Amino acid sequence: METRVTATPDAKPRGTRLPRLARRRQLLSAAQEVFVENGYHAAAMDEIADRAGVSKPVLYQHFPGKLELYLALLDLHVDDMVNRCRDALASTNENKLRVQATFQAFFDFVSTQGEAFRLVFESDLRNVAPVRQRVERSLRECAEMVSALIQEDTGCTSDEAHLLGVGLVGMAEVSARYWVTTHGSIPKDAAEQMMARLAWRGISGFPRTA
Amino acid sequence: METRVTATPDAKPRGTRLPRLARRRQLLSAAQEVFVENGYHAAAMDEIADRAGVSKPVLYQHFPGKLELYLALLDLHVDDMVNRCRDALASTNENKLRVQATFQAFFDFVSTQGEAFRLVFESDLRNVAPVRQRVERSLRECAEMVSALIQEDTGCTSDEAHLLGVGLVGMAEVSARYWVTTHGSIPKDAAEQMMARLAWRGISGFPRTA
DNA sequence: CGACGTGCCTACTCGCCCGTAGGATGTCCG
DNA sequence: CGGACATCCTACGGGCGAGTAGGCACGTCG
Repeated sequence: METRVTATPDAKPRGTRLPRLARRRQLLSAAQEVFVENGYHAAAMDEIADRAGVSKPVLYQHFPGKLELYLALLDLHVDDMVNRCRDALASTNENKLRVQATFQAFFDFVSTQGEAFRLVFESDLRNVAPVRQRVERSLRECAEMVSALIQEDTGCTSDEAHLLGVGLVGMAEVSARYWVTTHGSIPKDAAEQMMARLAWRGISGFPRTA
Repeated sequence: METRVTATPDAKPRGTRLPRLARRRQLLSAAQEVFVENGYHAAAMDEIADRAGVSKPVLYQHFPGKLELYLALLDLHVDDMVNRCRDALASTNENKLRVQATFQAFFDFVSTQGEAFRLVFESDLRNVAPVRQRVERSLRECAEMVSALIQEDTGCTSDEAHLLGVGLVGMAEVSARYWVTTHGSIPKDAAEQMMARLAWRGISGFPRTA
C-alpha cells in the first residue's frame, strides 16, 4: 500500500516515482548528508543513491559525475556564506555594529543545515583545483569586503588591509567552528558578542604605523 | 613540474644500499614531499617509493601501512607547531611581547620545510579519527596555553577564555597561511607586527563584561 | 668456500567503487 | 488498445592502488 509522498523530505520508500526537479532536490539533500558525514573520498555514490531511496543510474541521470555533484553542493554553501557576510556588512553604517553582525553571520552559518559548513571549511578535496578555487575564493571575497572598509578608515595599503581582513575573517571562522563543536558551554549570542568585542577592540581606530 | 628542492640528496640512484635508519629518514622525506604536494588520497605509495629511489616493499619494511606513514609525519609537524607556540609564550613575561612572539612563531611555522604546514592545516584526512584527533588537539593545546594567560588577566570564565584563545590562534593560523601564499606583497616581519598589533589591541585589558 | 643475513627488486593479487549497458514498469495521449 | 516517453531497476566492466609473494645480489664470518 503505497501512499503518495508529496513533499515529505527524506523518505526512503524504494518505489516512488518523482518528477525530475523534485528528485534532483532530494538527491542533493541525500548527497549533502553523506558528504558531510564522511567527506568526499569516503562517500560512495551507492550510499547516496541508497539514502535517497533510489538506484545509482538515477543519480547519473541528474549529475554527470561524483565531482560535479560535490561542486553543486559546494557552490550552494559557498555562496550562502558569502551572501551572509555581505548582508551583514551592508546591514548598517556603523562599523562596530558591522563587526557584530558579521560575527553573527558566521555563527549563523555554522549553525544551519546540520554541519554543512564542513563542506566549505573542512573539505577533503582541496587538492583538486576547482574545489580549492571555490573555497579560497570564498575566503578572499569575505576578506575583500572587510578590507575595503578597513582601508577607508585606517588608510592602510591595500595589501595590509587584505591581511587584516583575512585575519579577522579567519578568526570568525575558526571561533565559530570551535563554538559549534562545544555546544553548551556558551550560549550563541554571548559567544558572538565576545568575539565581536575582541575584533572591534582590535580594529577600531587601527593605527596606520607602529 | 614543481621545483625539486629536497632536504635529501636528489637523484634516484636505484641501486644504492642504505643502512636502515638512513633509509627511513629518506623515506620520510620523500613521503613528506608527496603528501604535501598531493594530499593523502592522491599520494601513491609507488610514487613515494619512486621518489626515494626505491621500490615499494622497502617502504613496507619501514612502515606497516600508508596511514601509519602519514601519522608519523603528522606527529612530527603537529609537535613542531605546539612547541613553537609554547616556546614563544614562555619567551617573555610581558604579554604584549608574548603576542608578538606567538605570531612570529606561526609565521615561522608556515615558512619552514617547504609547505609542510599543509599537513596540519589542510589535511584531507580529517575524517579519519586518529588524524582528526591530532589536528584538533594541536589547536586546542595552543589555545589552551593562550587562554590560561587570558584567564589570569581578565577573569573570564574558563569557557570564555578558551573561545577567545581559539579565536586568536585561528587568526594567527589563517593570516599566516594567507601571507605565505601571497609572498612578496608584505615582508614577513611587517605582517607579523601588524597581526600582533591587531590581536594585542583586541585582547589587552579585555573587559570581563560588556 | 658455502651458508646466512640483509637490503632490495619484479610482478602479482585483490578489493573497492565509479560509471554504464540493457531491460522492466508505469503514465499519457491518440 | 498501443505506442511513445519518461522514470527506474539489476546487474556488470574496468581502472586504480594498497599491500604481498618469492627471488636476486652482495657482504661477512666461520
